[in-house]
Amino acid sequence: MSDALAPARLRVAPSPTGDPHVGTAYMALFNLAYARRSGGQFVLRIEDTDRARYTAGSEQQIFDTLRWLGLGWDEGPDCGGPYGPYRQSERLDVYGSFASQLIESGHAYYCWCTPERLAALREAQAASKTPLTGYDRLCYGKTREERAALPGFAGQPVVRMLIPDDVELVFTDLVRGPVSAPRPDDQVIVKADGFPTYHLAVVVDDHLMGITHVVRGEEWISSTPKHVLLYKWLGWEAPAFAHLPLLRNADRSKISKRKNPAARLAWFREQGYLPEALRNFLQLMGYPPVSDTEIATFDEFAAGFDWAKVNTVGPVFDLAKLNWLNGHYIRSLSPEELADRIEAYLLEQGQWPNQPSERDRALLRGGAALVQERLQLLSEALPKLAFLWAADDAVTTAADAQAQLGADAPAILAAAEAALAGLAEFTGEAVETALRAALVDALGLKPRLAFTPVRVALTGQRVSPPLFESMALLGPASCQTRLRSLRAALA
RNA sequence: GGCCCCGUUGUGUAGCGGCCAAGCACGCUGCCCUCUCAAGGCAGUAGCGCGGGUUCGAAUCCCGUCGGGGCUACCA
Repeated sequence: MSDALAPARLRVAPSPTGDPHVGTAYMALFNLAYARRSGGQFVLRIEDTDRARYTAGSEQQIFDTLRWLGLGWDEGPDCGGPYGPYRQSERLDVYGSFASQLIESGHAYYCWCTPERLAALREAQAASKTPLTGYDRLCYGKTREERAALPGFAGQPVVRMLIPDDVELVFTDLVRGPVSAPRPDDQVIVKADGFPTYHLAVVVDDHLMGITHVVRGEEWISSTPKHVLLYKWLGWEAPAFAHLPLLRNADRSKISKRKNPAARLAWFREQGYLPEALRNFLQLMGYPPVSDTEIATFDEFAAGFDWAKVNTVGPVFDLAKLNWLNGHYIRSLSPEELADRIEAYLLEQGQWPNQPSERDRALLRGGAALVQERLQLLSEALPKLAFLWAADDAVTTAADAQAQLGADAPAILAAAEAALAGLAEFTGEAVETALRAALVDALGLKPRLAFTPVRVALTGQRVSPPLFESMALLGPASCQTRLRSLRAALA
């Protein structure tokens, strides 16, 4: 796999239209993988040609979420590069000159039809079940004056491509081989507001930025003939195309924020997923595992990356495996690193004091180690450790925990109090030794029966992190108070 | 409706004409371990959409059919 590939230039080109989409990260991952595999560059370009859908702040979110995932770029709007600007709204004059060139060469023409006329046209075509739909070229070959005499005339024209009858519909796709696409309509390439549409802008930018591989979602297959045509008309060599499968909702529709909260990239961070787990999971979508365990770093993924291995079937985005992966990555952290991650997460979510006390930090560090193999998400840590911060007189016994208590509970609690009273050192090990001697050996109880009342007294819960270590964190005074108060409550 | 893409267990995938009476991972079920819960170990569960071909032989090739998806914007 060390064969020399020509250094490739790839890009991801999201639109700043709301919360960044998980599909953007998916595309970025594969683009970046090939850029690294070939020793080339990865470019981030912001496609903000739609003023109506533009969302302030979205661009920054794109930067933040992609960086969080570890999918950094070599050139982009924030870090610059030799092919800037990397924001399409700052490149309007560039597109304008190429549009003019296309009009002069006869490949494009002005169209003054109003949106109303076009809508009516589409409606009529749909009703008549005509196989050939599309723009009727009313404006083609007419001067502004000639067209103005006809109905449905708009003052500001758009520019349309003049799709020839012999337009090439087949192109070669790195993932799928030869692909045939639908015949294009006379696509608008410059809107009435002077902004280019996606089709003109991508082609111009990809060429000017030296992009060698256009890697995007499957939904663009049907537009590719337009792009190929544009390259041809402009006298440019077309890049290689690779169309990745689309991530799906459980019902197999294209993944959407409406049907799937996970379509929002920021959601994963909010839920307490680790970026390395999400990244690993995305590597498994539509691509065979790099190792037997399916655990792989990005470098391992990129090292053997091959377009031919990409699947053509859209994978359902199912969180069950991601949850397992997240648990795996959590377990693989050092306890200190895990504590840091949990603290950073809690801080981000506003669930942690900006100036935590020494005790807060000690409890979190100690507690993190105890729940490490019990977590799937960072967000689960605090709930599992909440009893550590509870006031001793405010430990409430949950109903299901209460139900675990038998008639001998008070006696067990009393014996535990006595056993702990004389402990020289209050470590998990010492506590366990003392409790086993007093409850299991002396009272002849089965361990699970012996320790249940103690667990309930200390945590108020039926399920808790390891009991003895939890007690050590809590300290002797808290333990005694909690044991005593449950015993009192049972009397 | 039209055009295009796709179809292996619940999910993600391996498989590219014989090594497949279909493997792996997650999930699920059970057992073991065990202070609870996890983690870990072991076992089990379930699939080539359907129908025709081609071939000595098909999950793998071809056709049809059914099913899913995408596009069909002065959105990307």
